[in-house]
Amino acid sequence: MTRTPVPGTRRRILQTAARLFREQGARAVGMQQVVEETGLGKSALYREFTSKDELVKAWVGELHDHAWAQIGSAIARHEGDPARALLAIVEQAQESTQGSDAHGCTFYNTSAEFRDPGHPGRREAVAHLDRLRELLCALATSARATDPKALADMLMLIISGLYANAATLGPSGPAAQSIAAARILIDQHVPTPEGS
Amino acid sequence: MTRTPVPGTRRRILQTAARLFREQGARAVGMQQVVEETGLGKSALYREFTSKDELVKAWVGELHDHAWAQIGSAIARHEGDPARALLAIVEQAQESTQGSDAHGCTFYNTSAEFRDPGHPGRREAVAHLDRLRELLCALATSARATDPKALADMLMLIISGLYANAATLGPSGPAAQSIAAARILIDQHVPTPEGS
DNA sequence: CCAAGATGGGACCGATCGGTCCGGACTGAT
DNA sequence: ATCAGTCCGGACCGATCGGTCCCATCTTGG
Repeated sequence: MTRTPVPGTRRRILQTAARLFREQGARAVGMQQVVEETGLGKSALYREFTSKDELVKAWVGELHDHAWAQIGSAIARHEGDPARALLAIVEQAQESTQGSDAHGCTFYNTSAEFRDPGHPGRREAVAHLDRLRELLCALATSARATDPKALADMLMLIISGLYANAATLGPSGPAAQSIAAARILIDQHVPTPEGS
Repeated sequence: MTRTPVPGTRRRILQTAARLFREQGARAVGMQQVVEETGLGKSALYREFTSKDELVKAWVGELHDHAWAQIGSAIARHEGDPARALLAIVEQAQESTQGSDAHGCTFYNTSAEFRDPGHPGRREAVAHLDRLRELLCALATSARATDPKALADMLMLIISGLYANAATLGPSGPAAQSIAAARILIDQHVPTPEGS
């Protein structure tokens, strides 16, 4: 090696791509646009990511890491109170839609934009949703919910619906009722109501 | 006029476009593909619809009419029992995702694919969701719900979440809990529980 | 039976798509 | 100072995008 590999390149690409994909949708953004906004050349981009599909996958994967960390800290804030932790996850999701960048849930959006089940980005997105579902189920079990799986799935509905409605009808639309709805569903399943 | 305008042309285009858009997503389908599948020429297509955006709008509009009719008949089946009608709407939504063509809610998908607020198709989709929200609110009011708007919005969350999860994790995933969740939320808001 | 003219199929347009490749610039060793 | 090695920007590729236009075809009024 005779030249510095510029390690920040990959990160810069991902950050730029993340912004464009989030704002306009992955399908609407061309690689040319990513190249122009990063100021790099196409060869640099295609050395880091072999194809656009892989770039989308990396983007979704990074968003998963980010979301997972936020969920983890939300849970940690209510250690020993899994029912409260479940609510905290919904609260955290709602907060993330309050900004003006309410473009919906990336994981569901990506699934909507790329229907091919084999698409790397879609697989990554579905994997995230599956892990979230399992996490909710584990928390519901810890909370001694009467039917943990049912409670977890109901909260999945609320969270998905929250993002979808925030993106279409605005954060102050139906999305604003997500926490209240989650509380009702949690209380209904957990023997000792803690939501009130 | 010296030649029959062939009134079936518009319908044929819409049917073909509807199938392609539903299966692959509106953004992934090119006008060339629509032309090839209809067997018509491009000029015919562009005489009926001035642009792809308008075709998407017409598609969404027709889907609105279809959905609205189905919702109407679901309500009619429970006339005089608005609380039951609310549940019937969710039931009807769930049934529509049972087929193998679970590609999510067209109205939300269209919003996800076309982020520009001025896009005709997106406007149509948002308008549908708004009307649905108002209808749910009216039914909730008739059912003497303690907080009709809140109940309507919670059901919006359930319905949206139902479609999103059916599309990503399958109809037997979290989507399967949508009716049970709706029942809980309705019972919680309606003085005389009728869901049990 | 013919002229008028709307209609439909598809060639064609510039722009952009995802992806490849090459020439020049910069680096580190000699 | 020179040279070899590596990496970068951007020109370039065929395909396809949404959209326009031309011409053969067919129908209908006279």
